[in-house]
Amino acid sequence: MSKHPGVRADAITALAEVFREHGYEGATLTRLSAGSGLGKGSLYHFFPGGKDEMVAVVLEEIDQWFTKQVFEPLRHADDPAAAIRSMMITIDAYFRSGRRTCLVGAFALSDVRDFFALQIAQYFAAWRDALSVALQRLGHAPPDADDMAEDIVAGIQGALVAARALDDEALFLRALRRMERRLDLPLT
Amino acid sequence: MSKHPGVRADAITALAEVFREHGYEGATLTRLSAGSGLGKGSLYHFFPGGKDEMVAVVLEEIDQWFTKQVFEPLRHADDPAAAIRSMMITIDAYFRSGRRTCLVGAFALSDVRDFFALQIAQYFAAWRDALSVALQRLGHAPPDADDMAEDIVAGIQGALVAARALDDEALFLRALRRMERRLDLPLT
DNA sequence: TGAATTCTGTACCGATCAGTACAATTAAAA
DNA sequence: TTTTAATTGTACTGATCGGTACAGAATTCA
Repeated sequence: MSKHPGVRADAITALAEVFREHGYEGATLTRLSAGSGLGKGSLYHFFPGGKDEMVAVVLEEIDQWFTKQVFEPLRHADDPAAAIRSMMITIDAYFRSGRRTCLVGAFALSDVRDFFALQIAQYFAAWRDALSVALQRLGHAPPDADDMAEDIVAGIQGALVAARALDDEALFLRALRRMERRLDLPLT
Repeated sequence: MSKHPGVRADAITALAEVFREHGYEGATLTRLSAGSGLGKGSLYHFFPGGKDEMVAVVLEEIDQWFTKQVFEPLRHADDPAAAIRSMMITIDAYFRSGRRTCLVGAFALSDVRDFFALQIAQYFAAWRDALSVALQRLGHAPPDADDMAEDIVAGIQGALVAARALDDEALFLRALRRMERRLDLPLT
């Protein structure tokens, strides 16, 4: 069937990086081609739907990654406090201390927000809800847990903006630590 | 000299709105023209430098507005706690409970970040520093005040992202109130 | 081997981009 | 009113946009 299985998969992560760095409109086919190492012909062979399909697949992949690496551990880990601490480390690594942006968050501020409204809302809601579950398992009442979760999910996005705005990598981890301390997690 | 003084000034605020809604690259001359009500000829008459000059002037105007309405009150108001409370109200109105985005924050996430790095960094640093001064005047030690100020400036950006992502206007004011409560401001 | 299929580079399309040129219009100044 | 300068609409430029067409190369399968 496919001549080089994995070429498409590799392309997706490369395309994701181009969308991250340049946004939806700034991610021209020239850049997508250069970033993925695939010519225009190949790009349209793997993604016949063009940019729309590429970005849809990228968002899908991001959602799957976060579900597996972040949301599910928060919901089901034996130790919710450890899961939250682990989340902070995972997030710092994923966003490279703020050098990498959140594609979903950037989309939320851009003019493609309406077009991807559903995917954007689902991503943030899933994160907030998973974190809220972990906090409830630590004994917080649901309304408090929701509030705290919302505060942290938003806070992470704000830390990304501020770290990039002030060109201060240390800011990101500092913000994560502040948020973690605010939760007053039990020692394990 | 000028036939209609104020036309240029009005155009600037209209252009700002277009940049806010569509970003730098998405703000095409067609949209800038439609948004400002000025034809292409007039636009280049008032802003010979083209888009670059338009956005520079817009950023300048935003900086002036915040300096006057937010930063200076934080630094010099008789009652710092009241100034901070007032800031929250001003910010909620300015950003229309998250329906309006922060142009500077959006730029920080976009690919024009490097181009406007200086203006972006100055805006955020000025905000953080002004807020830190107010907190220091409330008795917080400088390192603590800096930390708290950084937390809030970033938090506001995060609240903007989250409010738009979840399409939840109430979220924005809720986040502002959370942050205000966190500061434990003295009653006046 | 040969046939079928997957993959890729290139040439091309119409639309739109930012920006320029400039004549026509409008209003202020003399 | 005449002169001068500010303002505006329109037509145009070359570059680039996303997308299409398709022939040929590469690979798998029979």
